[in-house]
Amino acid sequence: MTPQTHLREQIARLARLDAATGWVGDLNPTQRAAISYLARANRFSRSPSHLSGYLGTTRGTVSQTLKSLLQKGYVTEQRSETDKRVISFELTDRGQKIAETPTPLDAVLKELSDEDQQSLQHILSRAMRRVLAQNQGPEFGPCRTCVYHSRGEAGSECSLLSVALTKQESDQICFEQVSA
Amino acid sequence: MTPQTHLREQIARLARLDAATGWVGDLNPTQRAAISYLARANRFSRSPSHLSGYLGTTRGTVSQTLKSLLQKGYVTEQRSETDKRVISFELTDRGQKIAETPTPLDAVLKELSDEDQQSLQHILSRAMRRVLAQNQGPEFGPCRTCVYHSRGEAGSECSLLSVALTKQESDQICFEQVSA
DNA sequence: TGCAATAGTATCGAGTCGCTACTATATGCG
DNA sequence: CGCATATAGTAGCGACTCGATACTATTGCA
Repeated sequence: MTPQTHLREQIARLARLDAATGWVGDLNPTQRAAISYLARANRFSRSPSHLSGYLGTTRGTVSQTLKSLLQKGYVTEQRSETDKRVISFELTDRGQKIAETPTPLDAVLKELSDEDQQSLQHILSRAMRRVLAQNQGPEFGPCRTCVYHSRGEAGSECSLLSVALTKQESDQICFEQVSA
Repeated sequence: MTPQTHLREQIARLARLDAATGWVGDLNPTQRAAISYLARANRFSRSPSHLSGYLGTTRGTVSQTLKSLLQKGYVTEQRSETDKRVISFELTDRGQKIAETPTPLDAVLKELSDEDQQSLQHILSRAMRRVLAQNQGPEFGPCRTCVYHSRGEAGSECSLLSVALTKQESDQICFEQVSA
Protein backbone atom coordinates (compact mmCIF):
# COMPACT_ATOMS: atom_id res chain seq x y z
CA MET A 1 0.00 0.00 0.00
CA THR A 2 1.33 3.45 -0.89
CA PRO A 3 1.65 6.11 1.82
CA GLN A 4 -0.96 8.17 -0.04
CA THR A 5 -3.50 5.39 0.23
CA HIS A 6 -2.83 5.19 3.94
CA LEU A 7 -3.42 8.93 4.27
CA ARG A 8 -6.57 8.73 2.23
CA GLU A 9 -7.88 5.91 4.40
CA GLN A 10 -7.16 7.87 7.54
CA ILE A 11 -9.06 10.86 6.24
CA ALA A 12 -11.97 8.68 5.16
CA ARG A 13 -11.99 6.79 8.45
CA LEU A 14 -11.94 9.93 10.58
CA ALA A 15 -14.84 11.35 8.60
CA ARG A 16 -16.70 8.06 8.83
CA LEU A 17 -16.22 7.63 12.56
CA ASP A 18 -17.26 11.21 13.19
CA ALA A 19 -20.33 10.73 11.05
CA ALA A 20 -21.20 7.51 12.90
CA THR A 21 -20.82 8.96 16.38
CA GLY A 22 -22.05 12.43 15.54
CA TRP A 23 -25.75 11.78 14.98
CA VAL A 24 -27.72 14.54 16.64
CA GLY A 25 -31.39 13.75 16.99
CA ASP A 26 -32.94 12.69 13.72
CA LEU A 27 -30.20 14.00 11.44
CA ASN A 28 -27.97 11.77 9.37
CA PRO A 29 -24.45 12.87 8.36
CA THR A 30 -25.51 14.30 5.01
CA GLN A 31 -28.35 16.28 6.54
CA ARG A 32 -25.95 17.64 9.10
CA ALA A 33 -23.46 18.58 6.41
CA ALA A 34 -26.22 20.46 4.61
CA ILE A 35 -27.05 22.40 7.76
CA SER A 36 -23.37 23.24 8.28
CA TYR A 37 -23.19 24.56 4.75
CA LEU A 38 -26.29 26.72 5.09
CA ALA A 39 -24.87 28.15 8.31
CA ARG A 40 -21.76 29.31 6.49
CA ALA A 41 -23.00 30.26 3.03
CA ASN A 42 -23.99 33.81 2.07
CA ARG A 43 -27.45 34.67 0.77
CA PHE A 44 -26.45 34.13 -2.88
CA SER A 45 -25.21 30.62 -2.24
CA ARG A 46 -28.01 28.89 -0.33
CA SER A 47 -29.71 27.08 -3.20
CA PRO A 48 -29.90 23.35 -3.99
CA SER A 49 -27.49 23.76 -6.91
CA HIS A 50 -24.80 25.39 -4.81
CA LEU A 51 -25.21 22.87 -2.04
CA SER A 52 -24.82 20.03 -4.51
CA GLY A 53 -21.65 21.68 -5.82
CA TYR A 54 -20.30 21.91 -2.30
CA LEU A 55 -21.19 18.35 -1.32
CA GLY A 56 -20.12 16.84 -4.63
CA THR A 57 -23.47 15.19 -5.16
CA THR A 58 -26.35 15.78 -7.60
CA ARG A 59 -29.17 18.31 -7.50
CA GLY A 60 -31.66 15.48 -7.26
CA THR A 61 -30.15 14.09 -4.09
CA VAL A 62 -29.82 17.49 -2.50
CA SER A 63 -33.42 18.25 -3.34
CA GLN A 64 -34.48 15.23 -1.32
CA THR A 65 -32.21 16.12 1.57
CA LEU A 66 -33.57 19.65 1.78
CA LYS A 67 -37.13 18.38 1.51
CA SER A 68 -36.67 16.24 4.59
CA LEU A 69 -34.96 19.08 6.49
CA LEU A 70 -37.89 21.29 5.56
CA GLN A 71 -40.41 18.75 6.84
CA LYS A 72 -38.50 18.41 10.09
CA GLY A 73 -38.36 22.16 10.60
CA TYR A 74 -34.63 22.79 10.34
CA VAL A 75 -34.86 25.09 7.30
CA THR A 76 -37.26 27.39 5.47
CA GLU A 77 -37.36 28.08 1.73
CA GLN A 78 -37.95 31.24 -0.25
CA ARG A 79 -38.25 31.77 -3.99
CA SER A 80 -36.04 34.49 -5.41
CA GLU A 81 -37.73 37.67 -6.69
CA THR A 82 -35.23 38.32 -9.44
CA ASP A 83 -34.95 34.78 -10.82
CA LYS A 84 -38.08 32.76 -10.19
CA ARG A 85 -36.29 29.47 -10.80
CA VAL A 86 -34.07 29.99 -7.79
CA ILE A 87 -34.92 28.92 -4.25
CA SER A 88 -32.93 30.11 -1.25
CA PHE A 89 -32.92 28.15 1.97
CA GLU A 90 -32.36 29.47 5.45
CA LEU A 91 -31.80 27.84 8.82
CA THR A 92 -34.49 28.08 11.45
CA ASP A 93 -33.47 28.61 15.07
CA ARG A 94 -33.63 24.88 15.44
CA GLY A 95 -31.25 24.42 12.49
CA GLN A 96 -28.93 27.13 13.79
CA LYS A 97 -28.66 25.31 17.08
CA ILE A 98 -27.58 22.13 15.31
CA ALA A 99 -24.94 24.02 13.33
CA GLU A 100 -23.44 25.32 16.56
CA THR A 101 -23.30 21.94 18.29
CA PRO A 102 -19.77 20.51 18.17
CA THR A 103 -19.18 16.88 17.16
CA PRO A 104 -16.87 14.39 18.91
CA LEU A 105 -14.23 15.10 16.25
CA ASP A 106 -14.38 18.82 17.07
CA ALA A 107 -13.47 18.01 20.65
CA VAL A 108 -10.55 15.85 19.58
CA LEU A 109 -9.22 18.45 17.15
CA LYS A 110 -9.43 21.05 19.88
CA GLU A 111 -7.05 19.00 22.00
CA LEU A 112 -4.36 19.13 19.34
CA SER A 113 -1.62 21.73 19.82
CA ASP A 114 -2.15 25.08 18.10
CA GLU A 115 0.81 24.26 15.90
CA ASP A 116 -0.72 20.96 14.80
CA GLN A 117 -4.06 22.62 14.11
CA GLN A 118 -2.40 25.23 11.93
CA SER A 119 -0.32 22.73 9.97
CA LEU A 120 -3.36 20.57 9.45
CA GLN A 121 -5.30 23.59 8.29
CA HIS A 122 -2.65 24.56 5.75
CA ILE A 123 -2.04 21.09 4.38
CA LEU A 124 -5.73 20.25 4.07
CA SER A 125 -6.38 23.56 2.31
CA ARG A 126 -3.63 22.81 -0.18
CA ALA A 127 -5.06 19.37 -0.84
CA MET A 128 -8.58 20.77 -1.10
CA ARG A 129 -7.58 23.34 -3.71
CA ARG A 130 -6.03 20.62 -5.83
CA VAL A 131 -9.03 18.34 -5.54
CA LEU A 132 -11.31 21.19 -6.55
CA ALA A 133 -9.08 22.12 -9.47
CA GLN A 134 -9.32 18.53 -10.66
CA ASN A 135 -13.10 18.55 -10.29
CA GLN A 136 -13.36 22.00 -11.84
CA GLY A 137 -15.62 22.89 -8.95
CA PRO A 138 -15.79 26.19 -7.08
CA GLU A 139 -13.80 26.64 -3.86
CA PHE A 140 -16.60 28.10 -1.72
CA GLY A 141 -14.11 30.25 0.18
CA PRO A 142 -15.08 33.34 2.23
CA CYS A 143 -15.69 36.65 0.44
CA ARG A 144 -12.88 38.37 2.29
CA THR A 145 -10.33 36.22 0.44
CA CYS A 146 -11.88 36.76 -2.99
CA VAL A 147 -10.47 38.63 -5.99
CA TYR A 148 -13.82 40.43 -6.39
CA HIS A 149 -13.76 41.66 -2.81
CA SER A 150 -12.92 45.34 -2.34
CA ARG A 151 -12.70 47.20 0.92
CA GLY A 152 -14.32 50.63 0.75
CA GLU A 153 -14.57 53.36 3.36
CA ALA A 154 -17.96 52.43 4.76
CA GLY A 155 -17.45 48.68 4.47
CA SER A 156 -16.66 46.08 1.83
CA GLU A 157 -18.18 45.34 -1.51
CA CYS A 158 -18.42 42.51 -4.04
CA SER A 159 -17.38 43.94 -7.39
CA LEU A 160 -18.77 40.92 -9.24
CA LEU A 161 -22.34 41.12 -7.99
CA SER A 162 -22.12 44.84 -7.16
CA VAL A 163 -23.45 44.58 -3.64
CA ALA A 164 -22.34 46.01 -0.35
CA LEU A 165 -21.24 43.49 2.24
CA THR A 166 -21.48 43.72 5.98
CA LYS A 167 -18.53 42.60 8.04
CA GLN A 168 -20.33 39.36 8.85
CA GLU A 169 -21.09 38.73 5.21
CA SER A 170 -17.42 39.05 4.30
CA ASP A 171 -16.73 35.99 6.43
CA GLN A 172 -19.45 33.89 4.80
CA ILE A 173 -18.64 31.55 1.94
CA CYS A 174 -19.75 32.16 -1.65
CA PHE A 175 -20.10 29.98 -4.75
CA GLU A 176 -18.50 32.73 -6.86
CA GLN A 177 -15.45 33.10 -4.64
CA VAL A 178 -12.04 32.92 -6.34
CA SER A 179 -9.00 33.05 -4.07
CA ALA A 180 -6.96 36.23 -4.60
CA MET B 1 -17.45 29.13 13.69
CA THR B 2 -14.55 27.69 15.68
CA PRO B 3 -11.32 26.70 13.92
CA GLN B 4 -11.99 23.07 14.91
CA THR B 5 -15.31 23.08 13.11
CA HIS B 6 -13.58 24.41 10.03
CA LEU B 7 -11.01 21.61 10.22
CA ARG B 8 -13.72 19.01 10.71
CA GLU B 9 -15.61 20.30 7.71
CA GLN B 10 -12.49 20.17 5.56
CA ILE B 11 -11.87 16.56 6.55
CA ALA B 12 -15.48 15.65 5.90
CA ARG B 13 -15.56 17.49 2.59
CA LEU B 14 -12.35 15.90 1.32
CA ALA B 15 -13.69 12.47 2.19
CA ARG B 16 -17.02 13.29 0.58
CA LEU B 17 -15.58 14.65 -2.63
CA ASP B 18 -13.25 11.69 -2.94
CA ALA B 19 -16.14 9.31 -2.37
CA ALA B 20 -18.24 11.11 -4.98
CA THR B 21 -15.55 11.16 -7.68
CA GLY B 22 -14.01 7.85 -6.74
CA TRP B 23 -16.74 5.46 -7.86
CA VAL B 24 -15.13 2.53 -9.61
CA GLY B 25 -17.59 0.42 -11.53
CA ASP B 26 -20.55 -0.63 -9.41
CA LEU B 27 -19.00 0.10 -6.03
CA ASN B 28 -20.25 2.78 -3.68
CA PRO B 29 -17.94 4.43 -1.13
CA THR B 30 -18.78 2.05 1.70
CA GLN B 31 -18.27 -1.00 -0.45
CA ARG B 32 -14.93 0.36 -1.51
CA ALA B 33 -13.95 1.06 2.08
CA ALA B 34 -14.81 -2.54 2.92
CA ILE B 35 -12.57 -3.79 0.11
CA SER B 36 -9.72 -1.55 1.29
CA TYR B 37 -10.06 -2.96 4.77
CA LEU B 38 -10.04 -6.57 3.61
CA ALA B 39 -6.92 -5.83 1.57
CA ARG B 40 -5.09 -4.66 4.68
CA ALA B 41 -6.43 -6.87 7.46
CA ASN B 42 -4.75 -10.09 8.56
CA ARG B 43 -6.51 -13.46 8.48
CA PHE B 44 -7.82 -13.07 12.04
CA SER B 45 -9.47 -9.76 11.33
CA ARG B 46 -11.52 -10.29 8.16
CA SER B 47 -14.91 -10.94 9.72
CA PRO B 48 -18.08 -8.82 9.68
CA SER B 49 -17.63 -7.90 13.34
CA HIS B 50 -14.13 -6.56 12.84
CA LEU B 51 -15.11 -4.69 9.73
CA SER B 52 -17.98 -3.06 11.58
CA GLY B 53 -15.54 -2.04 14.33
CA TYR B 54 -13.25 -0.50 11.77
CA LEU B 55 -15.97 1.35 9.88
CA GLY B 56 -17.80 2.48 13.00
CA THR B 57 -21.06 0.96 11.83
CA THR B 58 -23.18 -2.01 12.97
CA ARG B 59 -22.79 -5.70 12.20
CA GLY B 60 -26.13 -5.66 10.44
CA THR B 61 -25.10 -3.03 7.93
CA VAL B 62 -21.75 -4.68 7.29
CA SER B 63 -23.49 -7.97 6.74
CA GLN B 64 -25.51 -6.39 3.94
CA THR B 65 -22.49 -4.73 2.42
CA LEU B 66 -20.53 -7.97 2.34
CA LYS B 67 -23.52 -9.80 0.91
CA SER B 68 -23.64 -7.46 -2.05
CA LEU B 69 -19.85 -7.68 -2.54
CA LEU B 70 -20.19 -11.46 -2.50
CA GLN B 71 -22.92 -11.40 -5.12
CA LYS B 72 -20.84 -9.15 -7.33
CA GLY B 73 -17.81 -11.39 -7.04
CA TYR B 74 -15.41 -9.10 -5.18
CA VAL B 75 -15.04 -11.36 -2.13
CA THR B 76 -15.39 -14.98 -1.05
CA GLU B 77 -16.41 -16.22 2.39
CA GLN B 78 -15.17 -19.13 4.49
CA ARG B 79 -16.40 -20.43 7.82
CA SER B 80 -13.75 -20.85 10.46
CA GLU B 81 -12.83 -24.42 11.50
CA THR B 82 -12.08 -23.54 15.09
CA ASP B 83 -15.07 -21.33 15.81
CA LYS B 84 -18.02 -22.20 13.61
CA ARG B 85 -19.72 -18.88 14.28
CA VAL B 86 -16.93 -16.97 12.58
CA ILE B 87 -16.80 -16.20 8.87
CA SER B 88 -13.66 -14.90 7.22
CA PHE B 89 -13.84 -12.97 3.99
CA GLU B 90 -11.16 -12.74 1.34
CA LEU B 91 -10.74 -10.61 -1.75
CA THR B 92 -10.99 -12.23 -5.16
CA ASP B 93 -8.60 -11.12 -7.90
CA ARG B 94 -11.31 -8.71 -8.95
CA GLY B 95 -11.50 -7.28 -5.44
CA GLN B 96 -7.72 -7.10 -5.17
CA LYS B 97 -7.59 -5.06 -8.35
CA ILE B 98 -10.05 -2.55 -6.90
CA ALA B 99 -8.00 -2.23 -3.72
CA GLU B 100 -4.93 -1.36 -5.75
CA THR B 101 -6.64 1.28 -7.89
CA PRO B 102 -5.78 4.77 -6.60
CA THR B 103 -8.54 7.36 -6.14
CA PRO B 104 -8.40 11.01 -7.23
CA LEU B 105 -7.50 11.97 -3.66
CA ASP B 106 -4.52 9.60 -3.74
CA ALA B 107 -3.17 11.48 -6.73
CA VAL B 108 -3.61 14.82 -5.00
CA LEU B 109 -1.95 13.64 -1.79
CA LYS B 110 0.96 12.32 -3.81
CA GLU B 111 1.60 15.82 -5.14
CA LEU B 112 2.07 17.20 -1.64
CA SER B 113 5.66 17.60 -0.45
CA ASP B 114 7.16 14.71 1.52
CA GLU B 115 7.25 16.99 4.52
CA ASP B 116 3.56 17.80 4.24
CA GLN B 117 2.70 14.14 3.82
CA GLN B 118 4.63 13.25 6.95
CA SER B 119 3.10 16.03 9.06
CA LEU B 120 -0.34 15.09 7.87
CA GLN B 121 0.36 11.46 8.73
CA HIS B 122 1.48 12.30 12.24
CA ILE B 123 -1.29 14.73 13.03
CA LEU B 124 -4.03 12.51 11.67
CA SER B 125 -2.65 9.55 13.61
CA ARG B 126 -2.73 11.56 16.80
CA ALA B 127 -6.31 12.63 16.14
CA MET B 128 -7.29 9.08 15.22
CA ARG B 129 -5.92 7.64 18.45
CA ARG B 130 -7.93 10.12 20.45
CA VAL B 131 -11.11 9.46 18.54
CA LEU B 132 -10.67 5.73 19.06
CA ALA B 133 -9.94 6.20 22.75
CA GLN B 134 -13.21 8.14 23.03
CA ASN B 135 -15.08 5.40 21.18
CA GLN B 136 -13.31 2.68 23.12
CA GLY B 137 -12.69 0.99 19.78
CA PRO B 138 -9.57 -0.90 18.67
CA GLU B 139 -6.86 0.89 16.69
CA PHE B 140 -6.46 -1.68 13.90
CA GLY B 141 -2.74 -0.89 13.59
CA PRO B 142 -0.18 -3.18 11.94
CA CYS B 143 1.21 -6.14 13.92
CA ARG B 144 4.75 -4.83 13.72
CA THR B 145 3.81 -1.91 16.01
CA CYS B 146 1.99 -4.09 18.56
CA VAL B 147 2.94 -4.87 22.16
CA TYR B 148 2.27 -8.57 21.47
CA HIS B 149 4.64 -8.63 18.52
CA SER B 150 8.00 -10.31 19.14
CA ARG B 151 10.80 -10.71 16.66
CA GLY B 152 12.36 -14.18 16.79
CA GLU B 153 15.26 -15.65 14.88
CA ALA B 154 13.30 -17.21 12.04
CA GLY B 155 10.73 -14.43 11.82
CA SER B 156 8.19 -12.70 14.02
CA GLU B 157 5.46 -14.00 16.24
CA CYS B 158 2.25 -12.86 17.89
CA SER B 159 2.54 -13.67 21.57
CA LEU B 160 -1.17 -13.10 22.10
CA LEU B 161 -2.50 -15.59 19.56
CA SER B 162 0.71 -17.68 19.61
CA VAL B 163 1.19 -17.80 15.86
CA ALA B 164 4.19 -17.25 13.63
CA LEU B 165 3.92 -14.27 11.30
CA THR B 166 5.48 -13.89 7.89
CA LYS B 167 7.08 -10.59 7.03
CA GLN B 168 4.02 -9.63 5.00
CA GLU B 169 1.69 -10.50 7.84
CA SER B 170 3.58 -8.21 10.20
CA ASP B 171 2.54 -5.30 8.00
CA GLN B 172 -1.13 -6.24 7.97
CA ILE B 173 -3.56 -4.71 10.44
CA CYS B 174 -5.15 -6.63 13.30
CA PHE B 175 -8.16 -6.08 15.53
CA GLU B 176 -6.11 -7.12 18.58
CA GLN B 177 -3.30 -4.66 17.90
CA VAL B 178 -2.27 -2.39 20.77
CA SER B 179 0.39 0.23 20.02
CA ALA B 180 3.63 -0.46 21.89
C1' DT C 1 -25.73 -28.90 32.33
C1' DG C 2 -27.50 -24.68 31.69
C1' DC C 3 -27.29 -19.93 30.76
C1' DA C 4 -25.11 -15.79 29.24
C1' DA C 5 -22.09 -13.94 25.73
C1' DT C 6 -20.80 -13.71 20.98
C1' DA C 7 -21.05 -14.06 15.63
C1' DG C 8 -23.80 -13.49 12.12
C1' DT C 9 -28.30 -12.70 9.65
C1' DA C 10 -33.17 -11.06 8.43
C1' DT C 11 -36.23 -7.39 8.21
C1' DC C 12 -38.07 -2.61 8.61
C1' DG C 13 -38.22 2.28 7.70
C1' DA C 14 -35.85 6.52 6.53
C1' DG C 15 -32.66 8.29 3.74
C1' DT C 16 -28.52 8.69 0.19
C1' DC C 17 -27.22 8.55 -4.36
C1' DG C 18 -26.75 8.26 -9.49
C1' DC C 19 -29.75 8.37 -13.18
C1' DT C 20 -33.36 9.71 -16.37
C1' DA C 21 -37.20 12.26 -17.36
C1' DC C 22 -39.85 16.17 -16.52
C1' DT C 23 -41.52 21.39 -15.67
C1' DA C 24 -40.68 26.18 -15.35
C1' DT C 25 -38.01 30.09 -16.06
C1' DA C 26 -34.25 32.73 -18.32
C1' DT C 27 -31.30 34.04 -21.95
C1' DG C 28 -29.12 34.39 -26.31
C1' DC C 29 -29.38 34.73 -31.26
C1' DG C 30 -31.24 35.23 -35.73
C1' DC D 1 -39.94 39.39 -31.55
C1' DG D 2 -39.79 34.32 -31.29
C1' DC D 3 -37.74 30.19 -30.80
C1' DA D 4 -33.91 27.34 -29.37
C1' DT D 5 -31.09 26.31 -25.70
C1' DA D 6 -29.47 26.57 -21.07
C1' DT D 7 -30.42 26.52 -16.28
C1' DA D 8 -32.95 25.62 -11.59
C1' DG D 9 -35.45 22.56 -9.39
C1' DT D 10 -38.31 18.28 -8.85
C1' DA D 11 -40.26 13.39 -9.38
C1' DG D 12 -39.52 8.59 -9.54
C1' DC D 13 -36.61 4.29 -9.87
C1' DG D 14 -33.39 0.86 -8.12
C1' DA D 15 -29.46 -0.30 -5.32
C1' DC D 16 -27.66 0.53 -1.20
C1' DT D 17 -26.49 2.46 3.76
C1' DC D 18 -27.67 2.64 8.31
C1' DG D 19 -29.75 2.22 13.07
C1' DA D 20 -32.76 -0.69 15.38
C1' DT D 21 -34.80 -4.89 16.73
C1' DA D 22 -35.43 -9.57 16.72
C1' DC D 23 -33.77 -13.88 15.57
C1' DT D 24 -30.51 -18.41 15.10
C1' DA D 25 -26.30 -20.87 15.92
C1' DT D 26 -22.29 -21.58 18.46
C1' DT D 27 -19.24 -21.01 22.30
C1' DG D 28 -17.69 -20.57 26.98
C1' DC D 29 -18.13 -20.35 31.68
C1' DA D 30 -19.97 -21.35 36.28
